[in-house]
Amino acid sequence: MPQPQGSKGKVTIVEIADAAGVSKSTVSLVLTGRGAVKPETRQHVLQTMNRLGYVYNRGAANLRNAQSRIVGLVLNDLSNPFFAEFAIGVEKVLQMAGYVAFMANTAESVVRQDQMMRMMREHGASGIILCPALDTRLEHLDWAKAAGAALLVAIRRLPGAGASLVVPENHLGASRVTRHLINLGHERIAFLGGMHSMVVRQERHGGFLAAMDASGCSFDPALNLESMPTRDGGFGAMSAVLSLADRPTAVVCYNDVTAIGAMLAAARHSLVVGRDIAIVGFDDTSEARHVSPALTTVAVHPVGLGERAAALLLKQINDPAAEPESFIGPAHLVIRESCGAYQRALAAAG
Amino acid sequence: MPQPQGSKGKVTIVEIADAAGVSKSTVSLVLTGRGAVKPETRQHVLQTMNRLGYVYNRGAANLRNAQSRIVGLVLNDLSNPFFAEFAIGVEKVLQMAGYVAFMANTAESVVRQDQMMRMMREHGASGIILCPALDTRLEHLDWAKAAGAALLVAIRRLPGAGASLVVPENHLGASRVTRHLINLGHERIAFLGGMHSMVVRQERHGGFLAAMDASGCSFDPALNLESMPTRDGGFGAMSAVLSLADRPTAVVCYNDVTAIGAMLAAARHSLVVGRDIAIVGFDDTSEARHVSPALTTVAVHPVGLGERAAALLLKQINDPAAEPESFIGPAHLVIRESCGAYQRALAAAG
DNA sequence: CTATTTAAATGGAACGTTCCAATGAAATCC
DNA sequence: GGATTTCATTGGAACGTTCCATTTAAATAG
Repeated sequence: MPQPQGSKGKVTIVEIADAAGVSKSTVSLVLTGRGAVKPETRQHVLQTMNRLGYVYNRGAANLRNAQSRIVGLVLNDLSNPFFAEFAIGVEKVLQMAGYVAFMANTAESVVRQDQMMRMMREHGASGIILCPALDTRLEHLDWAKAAGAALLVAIRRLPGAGASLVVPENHLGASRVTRHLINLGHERIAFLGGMHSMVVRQERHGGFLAAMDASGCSFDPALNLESMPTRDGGFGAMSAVLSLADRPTAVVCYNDVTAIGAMLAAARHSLVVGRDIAIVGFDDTSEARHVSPALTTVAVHPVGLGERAAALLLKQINDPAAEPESFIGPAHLVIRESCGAYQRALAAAG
Repeated sequence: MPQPQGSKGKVTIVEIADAAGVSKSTVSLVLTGRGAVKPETRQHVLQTMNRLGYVYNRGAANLRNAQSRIVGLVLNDLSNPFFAEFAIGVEKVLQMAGYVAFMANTAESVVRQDQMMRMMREHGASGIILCPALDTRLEHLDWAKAAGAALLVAIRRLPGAGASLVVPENHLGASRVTRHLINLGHERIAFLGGMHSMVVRQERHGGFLAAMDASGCSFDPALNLESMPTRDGGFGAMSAVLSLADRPTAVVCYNDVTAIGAMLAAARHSLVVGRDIAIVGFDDTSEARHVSPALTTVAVHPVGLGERAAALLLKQINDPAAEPESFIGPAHLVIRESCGAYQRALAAAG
C-alpha cells in the first residue's frame, strides 16, 4: 500500500516505477520529457510521484550527464549595497533560467575565496561569477582554464585572466563627474578613497586625472587620499582632507559608500555639503538617492550589471567553446544635490 | 605519462588510483581520512591528485552517504540591508563549518519561494533557512515535516509551523522605544509602515500599543498607517501623516528602511527631524547609524541573528531527532539624534 | 616455529539517475 | 498479408563515490 513516505528512506525513481507498474526507464522519460511516452502513462506516473512525495535527485542525474544548473557567485563584500544589488541582478536571471546560485562572501580574503571556489567546483557548479578579492592573482584562476570551466570576472578587472568580463566604464564615468565639477567652477578637487592597488581605483582615478588634465587644472598629489572602500574609510580620509591647510572645494570619491562616509565627516566639521563643499560618489546605489543631501554620483546600475553577468555566464555554459566575452557597462552622471549644482542654478536665477 | 588533464574528461578517483599504483578504495580512504593508511602512501596519493588536477565529486559521494554540506537560504527581500546583513551572518557561520549556501531571493513571491525550496531539496540541501515571503501558508512547508528535513524559520514567525525559529524580540523592542518617546514628553505618537497582515508588524505594533496603554496615552487609530516596508512606502505614509490636521509629535516606524523614508518626507515638509518631530526606527541596520540625523532605533543585530540561525540549523542537521528550538534575539534601544533626546538634554543643561 | 592479532590495502556491490540498444505492439505501406 | 515503419516501453551498463567483507603482509604472542 503506497503511502506518503515517512521520515526516512527517500523515495526513488524505482519505487515510483514499481508503484505505477512501469519500468524505471519510463519514469525517467517522464522526468526528462525526452522520449515518447503515452499521455495516460505520463499522467499516471506523475500522480504516483505526487502521491509518494517523490523528489528528484539532481546529484544522481548529474553523475550521468553533467548539467548541474548550479552557478557560483563569489562576492568580495556583501555588506556593500553595491554588491548586494549586483547579487540581486545575478540571482534574478539565474532563477528565470532555472538555475540556483551558491553564494559566498569572501570579505576580501583570497584564502576564503579559494576555498569557496573549490567547494563550488566540488559540488559541480557549471560556472562561477567572481568579484575577485583584493589581491587575487592570476594563478588563483588557473583551474578554470585547466578544467575549461565557465568563469566570469565581474566589477574588478583582472588583467590577463582570459575570462569573460563585466565591468562598468570606470574611466569615462569618473572623467564625466569630474568635468561636471570643473564646469561648476571647481579647480581644487580631491580624489578620495579606495586603495591604490585596486584596479577599479586606478581606472576611476585615471578618468579623474584625464578630466583635470583636459581642462588644464593642476592636481595636487596631497589631495589623493587612500582609504578602505567603506563608510568608515571615507569618514577617515575626509577628516584628513579637512585638516589640510589648503582645503579642496570639491571631492570625488571612490564610490558611494566612501562618499557617504565623507559627507558625514563634512557634517561633523559643520560644513553644509552642496554649499560649503561639493562631494560626489560613484555607483549610484539606492543609498545615494536617499541620503541627505542626495548624492551626485555616477550610475553604473549594479542590478543591470548583475543581470548581464549572469546572462553572459549562462551563454558561456551553454557553449563552452565560445570565446570569452566582455561587457563594459555604461556609466552616466546623475546630478543631485551634493555637488551644489542645484544651489548654483538657484543663485544664477535669483 | 600523467599530465595535468586538459579541457575535457574530469579526472576521477580511479585514474588517481591507477596513476598512483593503488586501488580506488585506498584513494577513497585518503580522501575521507577514515581508515588506516600508511603515511607514505597517503602522501603519494595526495601528490598524484595534485599533479593530475583532481577535483572531488561531492555529488557522487553524496549518492552513497548523504551529507551534502549544502544549506539553502531563502530570503524575501535581499534589497533590504537588514536581510543582506542577516545573510552575511548566516554565510559566515556556514563557511566556518565547511558548508556552502544556496541563496535565493523570493521578492515576496510565494511561487518563487516554492520553486526555490524545491530546487534546493532536489540538489540535496541538508537544511533550509527560510525568511518567509508575505503570504506563506503552513502547507507550503509540509514537505519539511514529511521528509524530516531541517527547516528553520527566521525573522518572520510562522505560527503553527513546527520548525526551529530565530526572531528578534519585536514586542519588547517596540514597547521600549515607545516608552522612550513617552518619557521625552510625547503623547501623540503615530505608528507607521508595514502591512497589518505581517506578523512582525503585529508584534511591533502590539509592543507599541502596550507601552502607550501602560502610560495612559490614548492612541488615535488615524495614526496607524500601513505601507510597504520600503523607503518609498515610508515616504508615502509619512507624507499622509503630515497632511493630517492634527499631526503627531513623534512617529514609531515599522523598520529602519521605512523610517528613513519617513525622515525624507519630513525633510520635504521642511521639518527638522529630532527638533520639529521625532522619528524612530527598528532593526539598527548600518544605514541607521549613518543617516543624518542618525536614527534612534531598536538594535536587533541582524548579523547575529543570521549567525544564530545558521548555528541552530547546523545543530538540527547533525541531530535530526532533536526537537525544534527557538531563539528570540534581544532588542535594545539605541538612542541617537532622530528622537530629539540629544537636543532635549542640551536644552535642559542650557 | 606455528598461531594469533594488527595494520594496510583491495574487490565489488551499492547509491539514484540517464541513455543506448533491444523488444513488443500497433500502425502503415505496397 | 507479409514487410516495414513508427510508437511505447524496457533491461542493463554506466557515472564517481563509499563502505563492507575480504585478502595479504607484517608484527606479536606463546
